[in-house]
Amino acid sequence: MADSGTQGGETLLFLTDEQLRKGIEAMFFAYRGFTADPDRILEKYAYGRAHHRAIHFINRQPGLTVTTLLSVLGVTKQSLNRVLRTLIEDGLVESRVGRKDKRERHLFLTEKGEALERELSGAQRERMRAAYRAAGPQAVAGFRQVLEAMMDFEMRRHYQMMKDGA
Amino acid sequence: MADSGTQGGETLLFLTDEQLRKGIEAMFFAYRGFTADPDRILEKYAYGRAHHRAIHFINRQPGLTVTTLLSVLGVTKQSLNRVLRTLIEDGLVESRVGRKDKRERHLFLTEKGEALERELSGAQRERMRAAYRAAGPQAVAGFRQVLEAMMDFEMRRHYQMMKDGA
DNA sequence: CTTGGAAAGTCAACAACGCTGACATAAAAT
DNA sequence: ATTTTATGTCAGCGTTGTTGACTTTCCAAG
Repeated sequence: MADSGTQGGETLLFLTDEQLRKGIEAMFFAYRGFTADPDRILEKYAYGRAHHRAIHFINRQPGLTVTTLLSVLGVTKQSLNRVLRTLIEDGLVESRVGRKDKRERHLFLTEKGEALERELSGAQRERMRAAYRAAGPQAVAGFRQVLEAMMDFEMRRHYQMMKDGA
Repeated sequence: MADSGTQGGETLLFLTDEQLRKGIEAMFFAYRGFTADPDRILEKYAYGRAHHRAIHFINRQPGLTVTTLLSVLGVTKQSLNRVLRTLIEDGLVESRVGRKDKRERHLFLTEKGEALERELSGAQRERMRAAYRAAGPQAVAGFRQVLEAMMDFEMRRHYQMMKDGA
């Protein structure tokens, strides 16, 4: 377990513990960069990452229900509710009762919500764009392949659904 | 800004907003998987991610000072101190006064600390190994290239230092 | 040798955001 | 008619981040 490991006689150098550790640390350090820009913007509005995540996915899939959002975000309804309430109170998110099923609440961004979404995703996209550009298209393909393989089953399901349109 | 963008006449399809959005969501979903296994283990010991991070980097660079760890983790000393205190009290971490500079505290894992470190990193490595194996060596290279490019300057400095040995 | 500042530790208070448990309401489904 | 589902709300708690204030230790420069 401590060293490379072989398969069919071929040494798999990229599977050494050292390579894996580098990947683990790369994830840690990169994720901080990934959230740094939005975090700075959110401070201005006294919101946190939870607000950002809610806004992101409501924008991504307008009209999604609270339950759907809950399962995408993987948090409890109490935790999400606290965030949604402030976003609705502040006029960034609109909650509409379902036509067919009146228990459901369908979530939409208001104009104001869309404005914040653009500000947040703009900053995050800029960093991602710079990273993509620096690494090149082939690296980007690999980047996404590894990340997809790292996801839990349930999260991959959501990711795939998002990937191929709402 | 809304579509692909061109450079030198060549269309850069991997830099479309859609591609960037996929990368952003991949990071979000993958990071949850990345932390899922350690989180489950940490629950057993009533520790959190902050404890894991401290343990990881103390193991990575035995004898590092509190200040160094502080800058690697990017948190305040008060926040780190709370975590370190419990780890020291529980006998997972040893804090030794510096020989040259007696103000400095050099941090080491105890036997018990190393045992937990192995349990945590073992689980995390397993997931990373599976993802690496599924994606292949070329994808792994790209994965790391993009992540490196995504880091803040200061974090990349730490990452590079770690990369080339303590 | 005195003093300035760095390193470390501590205390208090607070905020974001996870969690559980309990409970209420409305409406769909059986 | 009853059960289940979707949602919302209240109360309380834990982890982990923050700021601010203050102390002790001790190296190093004046």
